[in-house]
Amino acid sequence: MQSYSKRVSMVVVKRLPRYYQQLIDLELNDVEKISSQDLAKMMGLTASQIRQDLNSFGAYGQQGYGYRVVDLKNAIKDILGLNVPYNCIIIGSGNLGHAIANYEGFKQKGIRIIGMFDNNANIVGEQVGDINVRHMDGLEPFCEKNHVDICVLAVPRDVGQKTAEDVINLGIKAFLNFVPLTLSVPEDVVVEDVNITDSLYTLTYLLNEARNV
Amino acid sequence: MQSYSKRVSMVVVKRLPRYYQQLIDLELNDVEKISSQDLAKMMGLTASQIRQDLNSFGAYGQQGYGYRVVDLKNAIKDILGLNVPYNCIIIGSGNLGHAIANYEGFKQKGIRIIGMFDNNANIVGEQVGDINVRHMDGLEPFCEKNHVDICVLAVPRDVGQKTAEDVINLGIKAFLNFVPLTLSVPEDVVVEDVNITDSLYTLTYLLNEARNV
DNA sequence: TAGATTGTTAATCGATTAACAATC
DNA sequence: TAGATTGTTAATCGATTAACAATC
Repeated sequence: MQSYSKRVSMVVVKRLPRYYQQLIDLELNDVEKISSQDLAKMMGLTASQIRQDLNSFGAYGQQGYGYRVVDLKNAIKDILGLNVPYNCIIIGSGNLGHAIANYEGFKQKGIRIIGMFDNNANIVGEQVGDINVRHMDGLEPFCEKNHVDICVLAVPRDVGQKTAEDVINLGIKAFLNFVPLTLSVPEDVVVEDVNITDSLYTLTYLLNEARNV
Repeated sequence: MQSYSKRVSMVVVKRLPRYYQQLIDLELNDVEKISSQDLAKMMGLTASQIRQDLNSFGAYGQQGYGYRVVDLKNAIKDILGLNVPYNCIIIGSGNLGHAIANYEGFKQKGIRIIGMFDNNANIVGEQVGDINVRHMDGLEPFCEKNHVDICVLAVPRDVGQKTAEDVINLGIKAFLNFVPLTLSVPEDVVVEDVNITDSLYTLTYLLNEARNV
Protein backbone atom coordinates (compact mmCIF):
# COMPACT_ATOMS: atom_id res chain seq x y z
CA MET A 1 0.00 0.00 0.00
CA GLN A 2 2.51 2.61 1.12
CA SER A 3 5.49 0.59 -0.01
CA TYR A 4 6.28 3.06 -2.77
CA SER A 5 5.77 6.19 -0.65
CA LYS A 6 8.81 8.25 0.20
CA ARG A 7 10.91 7.00 3.08
CA VAL A 8 9.94 8.41 6.46
CA SER A 9 12.81 10.09 8.29
CA MET A 10 14.32 8.45 11.34
CA VAL A 11 13.47 11.37 13.58
CA VAL A 12 9.78 10.81 12.84
CA VAL A 13 10.05 7.04 13.30
CA LYS A 14 11.59 7.54 16.73
CA ARG A 15 8.58 9.59 17.79
CA LEU A 16 6.05 6.93 16.78
CA PRO A 17 6.49 4.70 19.85
CA ARG A 18 6.00 7.76 22.03
CA TYR A 19 2.75 8.63 20.27
CA TYR A 20 1.66 5.05 20.69
CA GLN A 21 2.39 4.97 24.40
CA GLN A 22 0.68 8.31 24.96
CA LEU A 23 -2.43 7.16 23.10
CA ILE A 24 -2.58 3.96 25.13
CA ASP A 25 -2.52 6.07 28.29
CA LEU A 26 -5.23 8.36 26.97
CA GLU A 27 -7.39 5.36 26.11
CA LEU A 28 -6.90 3.94 29.61
CA ASN A 29 -8.11 7.27 30.95
CA ASP A 30 -11.20 7.03 28.76
CA VAL A 31 -10.24 9.99 26.60
CA GLU A 32 -12.10 9.61 23.32
CA LYS A 33 -10.68 12.40 21.21
CA ILE A 34 -7.55 14.49 21.20
CA SER A 35 -6.42 17.49 19.16
CA SER A 36 -2.90 17.90 17.83
CA GLN A 37 -2.76 20.96 20.08
CA ASP A 38 -3.46 19.04 23.30
CA LEU A 39 -1.35 16.05 22.35
CA ALA A 40 1.52 18.40 21.60
CA LYS A 41 1.26 19.99 25.03
CA MET A 42 1.35 16.58 26.72
CA MET A 43 4.34 15.38 24.78
CA GLY A 44 6.44 18.52 24.56
CA LEU A 45 6.05 18.81 20.81
CA THR A 46 4.23 21.27 18.56
CA ALA A 47 0.83 20.71 16.96
CA SER A 48 2.34 21.28 13.51
CA GLN A 49 4.98 18.67 14.14
CA ILE A 50 2.40 16.08 15.13
CA ARG A 51 0.21 16.77 12.11
CA GLN A 52 3.23 16.61 9.82
CA ASP A 53 4.42 13.37 11.43
CA LEU A 54 1.06 11.65 11.13
CA ASN A 55 0.50 12.84 7.60
CA SER A 56 3.63 11.12 6.41
CA PHE A 57 1.59 7.92 6.89
CA GLY A 58 -1.93 9.06 6.07
CA ALA A 59 -4.82 11.19 7.25
CA TYR A 60 -6.08 9.87 10.56
CA GLY A 61 -7.96 12.87 11.92
CA GLN A 62 -11.22 14.64 11.25
CA GLN A 63 -11.18 18.32 10.47
CA GLY A 64 -12.91 20.40 13.09
CA TYR A 65 -12.87 17.49 15.52
CA GLY A 66 -9.41 16.14 16.13
CA TYR A 67 -8.23 12.53 16.35
CA ARG A 68 -10.24 9.65 17.75
CA VAL A 69 -7.85 8.21 20.33
CA VAL A 70 -8.66 4.56 19.67
CA ASP A 71 -8.44 4.89 15.91
CA LEU A 72 -5.17 6.79 15.97
CA LYS A 73 -3.71 4.35 18.49
CA ASN A 74 -4.65 1.42 16.25
CA ALA A 75 -3.29 3.16 13.17
CA ILE A 76 0.07 3.73 14.84
CA LYS A 77 0.07 0.20 16.22
CA ASP A 78 -0.26 -0.98 12.66
CA ILE A 79 2.42 1.39 11.38
CA LEU A 80 4.80 0.06 14.03
CA GLY A 81 4.04 -3.46 12.85
CA LEU A 82 2.58 -4.44 16.22
CA ASN A 83 -0.42 -6.23 14.77
CA VAL A 84 1.66 -9.29 14.07
CA PRO A 85 3.52 -11.29 16.75
CA TYR A 86 7.29 -11.48 16.90
CA ASN A 87 9.37 -14.39 18.09
CA CYS A 88 12.40 -13.19 20.03
CA ILE A 89 15.41 -14.86 21.49
CA ILE A 90 17.68 -13.38 24.12
CA ILE A 91 21.37 -14.10 23.83
CA GLY A 92 23.24 -13.41 27.02
CA SER A 93 21.18 -14.33 30.06
CA GLY A 94 22.78 -12.18 32.72
CA ASN A 95 20.80 -9.66 34.72
CA LEU A 96 20.01 -7.60 31.65
CA GLY A 97 18.72 -10.62 29.75
CA HIS A 98 16.61 -11.57 32.75
CA ALA A 99 15.25 -8.06 33.04
CA ILE A 100 14.13 -8.11 29.42
CA ALA A 101 12.66 -11.60 29.69
CA ASN A 102 10.56 -10.42 32.62
CA TYR A 103 9.58 -7.13 31.03
CA GLU A 104 5.87 -6.67 31.65
CA GLY A 105 3.83 -5.73 28.65
CA PHE A 106 5.96 -7.43 26.02
CA LYS A 107 3.84 -10.54 26.03
CA GLN A 108 0.55 -8.70 25.56
CA LYS A 109 2.09 -6.65 22.79
CA GLY A 110 2.89 -9.71 20.73
CA ILE A 111 6.58 -9.80 21.64
CA ARG A 112 7.15 -13.47 22.45
CA ILE A 113 10.40 -14.47 24.13
CA ILE A 114 10.77 -18.03 22.87
CA GLY A 115 14.33 -18.76 23.89
CA MET A 116 17.25 -17.64 26.04
CA PHE A 117 20.86 -18.59 25.47
CA ASP A 118 24.12 -18.28 27.35
CA ASN A 119 27.61 -19.69 27.34
CA ASN A 120 27.92 -19.74 31.10
CA ALA A 121 27.35 -23.26 32.47
CA ASN A 122 26.15 -21.77 35.76
CA ILE A 123 23.27 -20.06 34.01
CA VAL A 124 22.39 -22.71 31.43
CA GLY A 125 19.41 -24.72 32.63
CA GLU A 126 18.07 -21.90 34.76
CA GLN A 127 14.35 -21.27 34.49
CA VAL A 128 13.23 -17.73 33.63
CA GLY A 129 9.47 -17.57 33.66
CA ASP A 130 8.53 -20.42 31.35
CA ILE A 131 11.82 -20.28 29.45
CA ASN A 132 14.75 -22.59 30.03
CA VAL A 133 18.15 -21.00 29.43
CA ARG A 134 19.95 -23.03 26.77
CA HIS A 135 23.62 -23.30 25.94
CA MET A 136 24.76 -21.37 22.88
CA ASP A 137 25.55 -24.68 21.20
CA GLY A 138 21.81 -25.23 20.94
CA LEU A 139 21.21 -22.00 19.04
CA GLU A 140 21.54 -23.41 15.53
CA PRO A 141 19.15 -26.35 15.95
CA PHE A 142 16.75 -24.06 17.82
CA CYS A 143 16.66 -21.61 14.92
CA GLU A 144 16.09 -24.45 12.49
CA LYS A 145 13.08 -25.64 14.44
CA ASN A 146 11.66 -22.22 15.32
CA HIS A 147 11.15 -19.09 13.30
CA VAL A 148 12.97 -16.27 15.07
CA ASP A 149 12.27 -12.65 14.12
CA ILE A 150 14.33 -10.70 16.61
CA CYS A 151 17.50 -11.30 18.59
CA VAL A 152 18.03 -9.37 21.81
CA LEU A 153 21.80 -9.18 22.15
CA ALA A 154 23.05 -8.81 25.72
CA VAL A 155 26.43 -10.51 25.64
CA PRO A 156 29.80 -9.14 26.81
CA ARG A 157 31.37 -6.54 24.56
CA ASP A 158 34.27 -8.67 23.38
CA VAL A 159 32.01 -11.33 21.85
CA GLY A 160 29.34 -8.93 20.56
CA GLN A 161 30.37 -8.69 16.91
CA LYS A 162 31.16 -12.40 16.61
CA THR A 163 27.87 -13.44 18.19
CA ALA A 164 25.93 -11.07 15.93
CA GLU A 165 27.59 -12.60 12.87
CA ASP A 166 26.69 -16.13 14.00
CA VAL A 167 23.10 -15.06 14.54
CA ILE A 168 22.93 -13.38 11.15
CA ASN A 169 24.21 -16.57 9.55
CA LEU A 170 21.21 -18.35 11.06
CA GLY A 171 18.94 -16.00 9.12
CA ILE A 172 17.89 -13.52 11.82
CA LYS A 173 17.56 -9.98 10.49
CA ALA A 174 16.75 -7.78 13.50
CA PHE A 175 18.72 -6.97 16.65
CA LEU A 176 17.87 -5.14 19.80
CA ASN A 177 21.47 -4.51 20.73
CA PHE A 178 22.52 -3.82 24.31
CA VAL A 179 26.20 -4.34 23.61
CA PRO A 180 28.04 -0.99 23.73
CA LEU A 181 29.44 -1.55 20.26
CA THR A 182 28.46 -0.48 16.77
CA LEU A 183 27.68 -3.81 15.11
CA SER A 184 28.69 -4.07 11.50
CA VAL A 185 25.96 -5.92 9.69
CA PRO A 186 24.78 -6.48 6.10
CA GLU A 187 22.40 -3.94 4.57
CA ASP A 188 19.30 -6.06 5.04
CA VAL A 189 19.81 -6.46 8.78
CA VAL A 190 18.31 -3.86 11.12
CA VAL A 191 19.83 -2.95 14.46
CA GLU A 192 18.39 -0.81 17.21
CA ASP A 193 20.93 0.14 19.85
CA VAL A 194 20.24 0.58 23.53
CA ASN A 195 23.47 1.98 24.88
CA ILE A 196 23.22 2.56 28.60
CA THR A 197 26.77 3.85 28.91
CA ASP A 198 26.21 6.44 26.20
CA SER A 199 23.01 7.54 27.92
CA LEU A 200 24.83 7.91 31.22
CA TYR A 201 27.57 10.01 29.61
CA THR A 202 24.97 12.19 27.96
CA LEU A 203 23.49 12.66 31.41
CA THR A 204 26.80 13.68 33.00
CA TYR A 205 27.25 16.19 30.20
CA LEU A 206 23.80 17.66 30.75
CA LEU A 207 24.26 17.68 34.51
CA ASN A 208 27.48 19.66 34.20
CA GLU A 209 25.95 22.01 31.68
CA ALA A 210 23.03 22.62 34.06
CA ARG A 211 25.42 23.21 36.97
CA ASN A 212 27.45 25.73 34.99
CA VAL A 213 24.53 27.89 33.91
CA MET B 1 35.41 29.05 30.42
CA GLN B 2 32.87 28.07 27.76
CA SER B 3 29.92 28.86 29.98
CA TYR B 4 28.91 31.83 27.84
CA SER B 5 29.43 30.09 24.49
CA LYS B 6 26.35 29.26 22.46
CA ARG B 7 24.46 26.15 23.52
CA VAL B 8 25.53 22.97 21.73
CA SER B 9 22.67 21.17 20.02
CA MET B 10 21.39 17.89 21.43
CA VAL B 11 22.20 15.99 18.25
CA VAL B 12 25.88 16.86 18.72
CA VAL B 13 25.81 16.04 22.44
CA LYS B 14 24.42 12.59 21.66
CA ARG B 15 27.38 11.89 19.39
CA LEU B 16 29.96 12.77 22.03
CA PRO B 17 29.77 9.48 23.96
CA ARG B 18 30.22 7.64 20.66
CA TYR B 19 33.35 9.63 19.84
CA TYR B 20 34.64 8.94 23.31
CA GLN B 21 34.08 5.19 23.04
CA GLN B 22 35.66 5.05 19.59
CA LEU B 23 38.72 6.95 20.77
CA ILE B 24 39.12 4.62 23.75
CA ASP B 25 39.10 1.68 21.33
CA LEU B 26 41.63 3.35 19.07
CA GLU B 27 43.88 4.02 22.04
CA LEU B 28 43.64 0.37 23.13
CA ASN B 29 44.73 -0.57 19.62
CA ASP B 30 47.75 1.74 19.94
CA VAL B 31 46.53 4.12 17.27
CA GLU B 32 48.26 7.44 17.89
CA LYS B 33 46.60 9.74 15.39
CA ILE B 34 43.38 9.82 13.45
CA SER B 35 42.02 12.07 10.72
CA SER B 36 38.42 13.24 10.62
CA GLN B 37 38.24 11.30 7.36
CA ASP B 38 39.17 7.95 8.91
CA LEU B 39 37.17 8.49 12.07
CA ALA B 40 34.14 9.32 9.94
CA LYS B 41 34.49 6.09 8.02
CA MET B 42 34.66 4.07 11.23
CA MET B 43 31.63 5.71 12.74
CA GLY B 44 29.36 6.13 9.73
CA LEU B 45 29.59 9.92 9.80
CA THR B 46 31.17 12.49 7.51
CA ALA B 47 34.50 14.20 8.07
CA SER B 48 32.82 17.60 7.92
CA GLN B 49 30.34 16.59 10.57
CA ILE B 50 33.09 15.49 12.93
CA ARG B 51 35.09 18.67 12.45
CA GLN B 52 31.98 20.77 12.99
CA ASP B 53 31.03 18.79 16.10
CA LEU B 54 34.45 19.09 17.69
CA ASN B 55 34.79 22.75 16.83
CA SER B 56 31.70 23.60 18.79
CA PHE B 57 33.90 22.93 21.84
CA GLY B 58 37.33 24.01 20.63
CA ALA B 59 40.17 23.20 18.27
CA TYR B 60 41.65 19.85 19.18
CA GLY B 61 43.43 18.90 15.99
CA GLN B 62 46.56 19.87 14.13
CA GLN B 63 46.32 21.03 10.57
CA GLY B 64 48.07 18.72 8.15
CA TYR B 65 48.28 16.00 10.81
CA GLY B 66 44.91 15.11 12.25
CA TYR B 67 43.93 14.47 15.86
CA ARG B 68 46.13 12.91 18.50
CA VAL B 69 43.95 10.07 19.78
CA VAL B 70 44.91 10.41 23.44
CA ASP B 71 44.51 14.17 23.49
CA LEU B 72 41.15 14.14 21.76
CA LYS B 73 39.93 11.33 23.99
CA ASN B 74 40.90 13.30 27.09
CA ALA B 75 39.31 16.46 25.73
CA ILE B 76 36.01 14.68 25.14
CA LYS B 77 36.24 12.95 28.50
CA ASP B 78 36.46 16.40 30.03
CA ILE B 79 33.62 17.79 27.92
CA LEU B 80 31.43 14.90 29.07
CA GLY B 81 32.30 15.76 32.65
CA LEU B 82 33.96 12.39 33.23
CA ASN B 83 36.99 13.79 35.03
CA VAL B 84 35.02 14.09 38.22
CA PRO B 85 33.40 11.16 40.02
CA TYR B 86 29.63 10.80 40.36
CA ASN B 87 27.76 9.24 43.24
CA CYS B 88 24.77 7.28 41.97
CA ILE B 89 21.92 5.52 43.65
CA ILE B 90 19.70 2.94 42.00
CA ILE B 91 16.04 2.96 42.91
CA GLY B 92 14.27 -0.24 41.99
CA SER B 93 16.52 -3.23 42.52
CA GLY B 94 14.93 -5.74 40.18
CA ASN B 95 16.87 -7.40 37.40
CA LEU B 96 17.42 -4.12 35.61
CA GLY B 97 18.76 -2.44 38.75
CA HIS B 98 21.06 -5.43 39.30
CA ALA B 99 22.24 -5.30 35.71
CA ILE B 100 23.20 -1.66 36.07
CA ALA B 101 24.86 -2.20 39.45
CA ASN B 102 27.01 -4.88 37.88
CA TYR B 103 27.78 -2.93 34.73
CA GLU B 104 31.47 -3.32 34.06
CA GLY B 105 33.33 -0.16 33.33
CA PHE B 106 31.18 2.19 35.36
CA LYS B 107 33.45 1.99 38.38
CA GLN B 108 36.61 2.78 36.43
CA LYS B 109 34.86 5.67 34.75
CA GLY B 110 34.09 7.39 38.01
CA ILE B 111 30.48 6.28 38.20
CA ARG B 112 30.12 5.10 41.78
CA ILE B 113 27.02 3.17 42.77
CA ILE B 114 26.77 4.06 46.44
CA GLY B 115 23.28 2.82 47.22
CA MET B 116 20.42 0.62 46.04
CA PHE B 117 16.83 0.93 47.19
CA ASP B 118 13.65 -1.08 46.84
CA ASN B 119 10.23 -1.38 48.41
CA ASN B 120 10.10 -5.13 48.11
CA ALA B 121 10.91 -6.81 51.41
CA ASN B 122 12.18 -9.87 49.56
CA ILE B 123 14.90 -7.82 47.91
CA VAL B 124 15.79 -5.48 50.77
CA GLY B 125 18.91 -6.71 52.52
CA GLU B 126 20.22 -8.50 49.45
CA GLN B 127 23.88 -7.97 48.68
CA VAL B 128 24.78 -6.74 45.18
CA GLY B 129 28.53 -6.52 44.86
CA ASP B 130 29.51 -4.48 47.87
CA ILE B 131 26.13 -2.74 48.08
CA ASN B 132 23.36 -3.69 50.44
CA VAL B 133 19.85 -3.11 49.08
CA ARG B 134 18.02 -0.74 51.45
CA HIS B 135 14.34 -0.13 51.95
CA MET B 136 12.96 3.03 50.39
CA ASP B 137 12.28 4.37 53.87
CA GLY B 138 16.00 4.74 54.27
CA LEU B 139 16.36 6.98 51.24
CA GLU B 140 15.95 10.30 52.99
CA PRO B 141 18.49 9.73 55.77
CA PHE B 142 20.85 8.21 53.21
CA CYS B 143 20.69 11.33 51.05
CA GLU B 144 21.31 13.50 54.08
CA LYS B 145 24.44 11.58 54.95
CA ASN B 146 25.73 11.11 51.40
CA HIS B 147 26.01 13.45 48.47
CA VAL B 148 24.13 11.87 45.57
CA ASP B 149 24.61 13.21 42.02
CA ILE B 150 22.56 10.82 39.94
CA CYS B 151 19.51 8.64 40.46
CA VAL B 152 19.04 5.60 38.26
CA LEU B 153 15.29 5.08 38.21
CA ALA B 154 14.18 1.50 37.54
CA VAL B 155 10.89 1.24 39.39
CA PRO B 156 7.50 0.05 38.06
CA ARG B 157 5.72 2.46 35.76
CA ASP B 158 2.87 3.29 38.13
CA VAL B 159 5.17 4.67 40.83
CA GLY B 160 7.66 6.31 38.44
CA GLN B 161 6.47 9.90 38.63
CA LYS B 162 5.84 9.83 42.37
CA THR B 163 9.26 8.30 43.10
CA ALA B 164 10.96 10.88 40.88
CA GLU B 165 9.25 13.68 42.79
CA ASP B 166 10.37 12.27 46.13
CA VAL B 167 13.93 12.00 44.85
CA ILE B 168 13.86 15.56 43.52
CA ASN B 169 12.67 16.77 46.90
CA LEU B 170 15.82 15.26 48.39
CA GLY B 171 17.88 17.52 46.13
CA ILE B 172 18.92 15.13 43.37
CA LYS B 173 19.02 16.81 39.97
CA ALA B 174 19.85 14.07 37.45
CA PHE B 175 17.99 10.94 36.41
CA LEU B 176 18.89 8.01 34.25
CA ASN B 177 15.31 6.96 33.68
CA PHE B 178 14.41 3.41 32.69
CA VAL B 179 10.72 3.88 33.45
CA PRO B 180 8.73 3.99 30.19
CA LEU B 181 7.20 7.31 31.14
CA THR B 182 7.97 10.95 30.38
CA LEU B 183 8.84 12.30 33.82
CA SER B 184 7.68 15.80 34.47
CA VAL B 185 10.40 17.57 36.38
CA PRO B 186 11.44 21.15 37.23
CA GLU B 187 13.62 23.03 34.75
CA ASP B 188 16.84 22.53 36.67
CA VAL B 189 16.52 18.73 36.72
CA VAL B 190 18.00 16.73 33.86
CA VAL B 191 16.59 13.42 32.68
CA GLU B 192 18.05 10.97 30.21
CA ASP B 193 15.59 8.31 29.13
CA VAL B 194 16.43 4.72 28.29
CA ASN B 195 13.19 3.35 26.92
CA ILE B 196 13.58 -0.27 25.96
CA THR B 197 9.99 -0.63 24.81
CA ASP B 198 10.30 2.34 22.48
CA SER B 199 13.51 0.90 21.08
CA LEU B 200 11.82 -2.43 20.46
CA TYR B 201 8.91 -0.77 18.65
CA THR B 202 11.32 1.22 16.53
CA LEU B 203 12.93 -2.10 15.66
CA THR B 204 9.65 -3.75 14.63
CA TYR B 205 8.95 -0.73 12.44
CA LEU B 206 12.34 -0.97 10.76
CA LEU B 207 12.04 -4.74 10.39
CA ASN B 208 8.72 -4.39 8.59
CA GLU B 209 10.02 -1.58 6.43
CA ALA B 210 12.99 -3.76 5.47
CA ARG B 211 10.72 -6.71 4.71
CA ASN B 212 8.48 -4.62 2.48
CA VAL B 213 11.21 -3.20 0.28
C1' DT C 1 59.02 23.37 0.68
C1' DA C 2 55.09 20.27 -0.70
C1' DG C 3 51.41 17.54 1.01
C1' DA C 4 47.96 16.87 4.10
C1' DT C 5 44.32 18.01 6.95
C1' DT C 6 42.36 21.08 10.04
C1' DG C 7 39.24 25.13 11.25
C1' DT C 8 35.80 27.78 9.37
C1' DT C 9 32.80 30.03 6.09
C1' DA C 10 29.32 29.38 2.53
C1' DA C 11 25.87 26.36 0.18
C1' DT C 12 22.60 22.84 0.54
C1' DC C 13 19.50 19.96 2.48
C1' DG C 14 16.04 18.53 5.74
C1' DA C 15 13.10 19.35 9.73
C1' DT C 16 10.24 22.44 12.20
C1' DT C 17 7.10 26.12 12.39
C1' DA C 18 3.63 29.15 10.54
C1' DA C 19 -0.29 29.95 7.92
C1' DC C 20 -4.52 28.99 5.87
C1' DA C 21 -7.86 26.76 2.80
C1' DA C 22 -10.59 22.60 3.21
C1' DT C 23 -14.07 20.52 5.72
C1' DC C 24 -16.12 18.08 9.60
C1' DT D 1 -24.52 27.52 9.90
C1' DA D 2 -20.45 28.91 12.83
C1' DG D 3 -16.54 27.19 15.16
C1' DA D 4 -12.92 24.26 15.35
C1' DT D 5 -9.21 21.73 13.76
C1' DT D 6 -7.29 19.04 10.28
C1' DG D 7 -4.32 18.40 5.99
C1' DT D 8 -1.10 20.69 3.39
C1' DT D 9 1.63 24.34 1.35
C1' DA D 10 4.98 27.96 2.19
C1' DA D 11 8.48 30.16 5.28
C1' DT D 12 11.92 29.63 8.60
C1' DC D 13 15.23 27.56 11.10
C1' DG D 14 18.91 24.36 12.05
C1' DA D 15 22.00 20.63 10.69
C1' DT D 16 24.81 18.63 7.25
C1' DT D 17 27.76 18.97 3.43
C1' DA D 18 30.98 21.28 0.46
C1' DA D 19 34.74 24.16 -0.26
C1' DC D 20 38.91 26.33 0.72
C1' DA D 21 42.19 29.33 3.11
C1' DA D 22 45.14 28.65 7.06
C1' DT D 23 48.85 26.14 8.70
C1' DC D 24 51.20 22.13 10.61
